[in-house]
Amino acid sequence: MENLINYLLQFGQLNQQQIDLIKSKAKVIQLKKEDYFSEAGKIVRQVAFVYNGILRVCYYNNKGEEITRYFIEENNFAVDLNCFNNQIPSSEYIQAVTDCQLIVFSAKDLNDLSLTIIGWDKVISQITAKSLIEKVNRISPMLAEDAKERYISFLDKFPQLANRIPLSLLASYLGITQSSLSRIRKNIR
Amino acid sequence: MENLINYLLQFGQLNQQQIDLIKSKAKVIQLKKEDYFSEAGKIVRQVAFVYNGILRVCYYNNKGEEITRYFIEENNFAVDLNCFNNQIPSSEYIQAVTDCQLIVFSAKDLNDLSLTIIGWDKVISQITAKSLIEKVNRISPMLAEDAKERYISFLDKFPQLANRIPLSLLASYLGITQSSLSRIRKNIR
DNA sequence: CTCACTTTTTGTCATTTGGCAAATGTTATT
DNA sequence: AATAACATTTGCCAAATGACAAAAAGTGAG
Repeated sequence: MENLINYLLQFGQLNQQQIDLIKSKAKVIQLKKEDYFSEAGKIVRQVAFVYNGILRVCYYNNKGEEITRYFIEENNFAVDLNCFNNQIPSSEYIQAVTDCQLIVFSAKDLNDLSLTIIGWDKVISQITAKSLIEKVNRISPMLAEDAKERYISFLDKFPQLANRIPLSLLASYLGITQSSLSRIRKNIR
Repeated sequence: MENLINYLLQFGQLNQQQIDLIKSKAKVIQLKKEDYFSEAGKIVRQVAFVYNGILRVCYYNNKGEEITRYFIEENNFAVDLNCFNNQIPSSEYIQAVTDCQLIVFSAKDLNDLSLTIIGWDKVISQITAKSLIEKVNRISPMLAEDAKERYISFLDKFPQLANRIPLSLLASYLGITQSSLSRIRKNIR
């Protein structure tokens, strides 16, 4: 819970009372590897902070291939791309890549918090913006890189992730085939 | 100005008085093709709504290549990736791809608006989120596509843009070389 | 219209990556 | 330990893309 509070404190002050209130709303849930946190077609009613483990956000493209859009690692919020308007069903899946422990808030509790804690909305909107900006910053440079560079950059930025993520998922994230990634790994050593 | 107001009304109600206030703060500026709206290393003090023309957001990667991150077309806000925290210098350039007319607000005026118009902050944060989500949604599928598919998808989504953007910039956005894009164009006809 | 300049197209060849299938390695279960 | 199910590596070849350079087309100034 400590990590979550520290994360929130980046975005503004919180007094002890507010922290306790936030903690009281938080629920910890466990996901087994490959369990879904949320599914395409359903309306997302929860927000998750990854306490430990790795999530991935994925979808099916028009060729029916399953594409990993990005990973969400420890100490980050899983921001669904529809989060800003949770009336409409999500178009993506959020799935556990490894066993995970998530700290979860329901939409209702989040709303209660926004009524009680002054500036909470601002915190939420900053978290949303930060998460989205990170996604853009991660994905965008990859387009100008070839397969090997993408993998090396990934290793560079997320050294602790590469060996916890199955090859097939990492390849799909990097936009290359499994076999190519396997060969790239071989060449690098 | 009409377009801007309609854009804003997507995100919440505004009465006539508020609309007039917003209009009074707005300044229209003209950019010539290749002029910069903002530059890397400088702190961005303005927000722009593209009334007509096309902007592009670009940066230099570690190989010194100039990369076009994305285009901003008519009736969209130019959201700098640092916008949520305009204390720090931007790491990217915003440049006119064509001659442009922009509707511009200064940071100070935006702040004044937020003090006067209830819910203005929420509008801004929704605009930010929407813009960022669009960027992710545009860029992310490209990773799973080959060069030809990227170009076709681009044509498909932005039929009115392709012939207004120089080949070299479009190629850099799509993550391919000029010559490849030129050949792809040839093969499609 | 012509010249200088920029942008786009094209040619040639080397390199990268994908597609497919088989082989090998890993893990969990009994 | 044996088996099955799944993940990763490898081989082979074809297709896609990049690198570089030259030609062609387009653009604007005088």
